[in-house]
Formats: sequence, structure tokens, C-alpha cells
Amino acid sequence: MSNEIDIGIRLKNLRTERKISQRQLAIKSGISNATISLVENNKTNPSLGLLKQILDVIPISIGDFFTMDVKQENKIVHRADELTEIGSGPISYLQVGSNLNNYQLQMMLERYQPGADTGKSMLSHESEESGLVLQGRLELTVGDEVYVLHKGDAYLFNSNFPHRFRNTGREECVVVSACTPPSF
Amino acid sequence: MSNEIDIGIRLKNLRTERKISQRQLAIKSGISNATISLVENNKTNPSLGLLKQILDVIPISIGDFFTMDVKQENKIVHRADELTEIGSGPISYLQVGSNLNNYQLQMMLERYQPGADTGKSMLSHESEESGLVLQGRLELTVGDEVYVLHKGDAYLFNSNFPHRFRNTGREECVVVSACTPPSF
DNA sequence: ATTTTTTGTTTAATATATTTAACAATTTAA
DNA sequence: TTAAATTGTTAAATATATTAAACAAAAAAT
Repeated sequence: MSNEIDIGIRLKNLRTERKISQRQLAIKSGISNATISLVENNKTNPSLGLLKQILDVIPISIGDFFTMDVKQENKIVHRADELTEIGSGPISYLQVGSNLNNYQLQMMLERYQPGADTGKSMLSHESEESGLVLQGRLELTVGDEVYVLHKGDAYLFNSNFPHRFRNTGREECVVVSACTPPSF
Repeated sequence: MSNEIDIGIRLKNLRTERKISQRQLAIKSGISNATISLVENNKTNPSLGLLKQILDVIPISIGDFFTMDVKQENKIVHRADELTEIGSGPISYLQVGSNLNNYQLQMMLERYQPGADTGKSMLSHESEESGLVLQGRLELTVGDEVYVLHKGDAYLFNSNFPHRFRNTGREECVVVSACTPPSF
């Protein structure tokens, strides 16, 4: 077992920042994906050689790995043009911060093109989400209920209810939303 | 096996600088002395937890451990009062530099009190030594031969010959000597 | 000179890291 | 929708680090 070293978070941060999966990292480094999982969860006490093999593909030196700030997403103010896009196509999710591993809160600026639809989703993880409409018309379905929201309206619900968002208006719909814990 | 990381030398340097033995370090850290030997000789691929346990008693952080300059005894000029004493009693050996792990050459300023005697020693390691007398009278025995040196005289021999130094004069005897590789 | 400690190293025993293979859950493709 | 691929996790198998104990060599003590 690891001796109070936070190497798991450090590695996970580096990996997710690069948007690669445990398996991809595993192949590139020649280490099994199982091991990478164990390391990221501090469920093993990895050898230096192993760690080096992994860090070599990042790449980062062992020294830097341990001296680097444990990415606490130290950036506090995120300018309008610095938000990170995690949506695609007709739906844009501009997230506040790029790496939320150390946060419980996820804030987003959402834009739905006319007709855009998230589809009904069955979220399995326990989380809560809330939002406030800034512009346009937003149709929200939670369970059996269907709501239509306009500028100034807001919502708040537990996201393990099946739910769906849809822009049923003619203009772009803009929403500011929050979610805890982060869902993507 | 270690993956091209020079952790052995790093650790050995830190330990010897502190003038503690592998066993002392072992006890303080709760690690077996065998392991410390293996680590110092790069004959194992230690886990991070293990390394941390060891470094905690130095103490030094893992980050610093890997980023620190691999102590190349970067000090070049050693002032008269900075030489390190490795002798004792009637014989003083003032060594140039404190940690010679990365050097092949050992330079010393030796002082023998009247009557001081190294005793006949059977050096087992292959090394060569040379010296030049600055003051006093030095009796040198190498094998069967006995020599007496005075100010300005010098010697050079292979130190796996049994040899012995003795101050047979009335005043302090001062010698500058060199040895390769270092013998202490 | 002869013990007695202390040094660093090495081997066999054992504890543990790492892998292989399977799993459930989600995403992508069709 | 269903099927196929990809995600992260976990359990049993295996490889390896770590220890305990013995060793030879050197230093200290008697």
C-alpha cells in the first residue's frame, strides 16, 4: 500500500489532461491497464521503474512529477474565451475549468441551437443539477413532467431522474448550469 | 531491476554525507539493511513507499531527491580551513573534499605527531598512493624496505604492498599525499 | 595478537507488486 | 434498437521486491 503519497491524483490529472484512456497509456508505456488503475487509486505501491515507464510517455521526469503543484485547478478566474468546450454539434457546453478532478462543482455555459436535443438520458450517478435560462426557449423533461422555460426561469433537480433538454424555439437558447458532482 | 534511474548513487551520497551506516539508516527507517544495500547498488527496483520511508529519515522529499544535483562534489576550491578531517589522534588526515564517491582521486594533507605510527597495514584494494614531505622526518616501510624521507622527498607505490608510515623525528611531520582510488 | 562489533553484501524465504483475464457499465457503430 | 468496441475495476496467477539470516572483511576493543 502507498505510504501517504498522492501519486494517484497526480497521474490521473496528467492522463486526463491529455485525454487518453488508461488502456492507451498502458499500451504506450508497456504497463498493464490494471496496474494503471491501481496506481491512480492508490491501491498499490508502485516501483520506481514502473512509475518511470509510465511518466516517460507523458512525458515528465520523476522529479517534476513530485514537485509539480498538485494541479488544484489553481486558476480562479476564467475569462470568457478561456472556458473549455466539452459539448459538440448543435449543443455547446462551455465548462468553467478544464480539469475538475479536485472539484465537486461543475459550472457551464450551455448553448442549444434551434431544435437541439440532448435525448432522454438515464443518468446513473447521483448528482444534482440546476440552471438558469438567459435567452431563448428551453423545454425540460424530468420523468413524466414537461416544462418550458424562458429567459429568467431556472430549474433544479436530482439528475438520477431521467431527463432531457430541448430547444423548441427559433433562436439560440442560452443557459447557465451547475452540477455536483461533475457529470462528464 | 532499476530502469536507468541513478537512485543508488543519490542515496549513498546522502547517507555517507551524514556519516551513518546502512544499518543505522535501516533501523531509523524501519527498512532492512539488506534492502538499503540493494538500493544503493541499483540491484532492485524499489517501491515509492519504501523510498519515501528511507528519505523521511534523511530527511528529504522525493521531489527534491530526484531534482537535486547528483552531488558531483561541485566545490572546486577548498579553503585551508575547509578540508575535512578523516584521521584521529596523533595522525591528522585533512582530505580535499568531503564526499569522494564520484572521484577517483583523493588528496590529503597529513600531519604526524612525533612518534605517530600507522602500523603495518595490508591494504587489500588495488590503489596507488604518492606523497611529498613538506616538513619533518618520515619513515616509510614498503614490504621489506625501510626509507627515511626529509623535506622535499616524495614516494609513490602500489598500495596493495604492505606499508607503514611513522614519524621518527622530534618535530611534527607534514606530508601532502594523493591516492587513487580513494582508500577510506 | 585476539576477540568483539560493525561494516556491506548475498542467498533463500516470504510478502507484495504486477499481469492476465474476466467483469459490468458506458460509448460508438451499424 | 442491437451489436461491437471501449471504458475503469477487480480477482486469481505469477513475477518480483523485501526480509531474515548468514557471510566475509574491516574496525574497534580487550
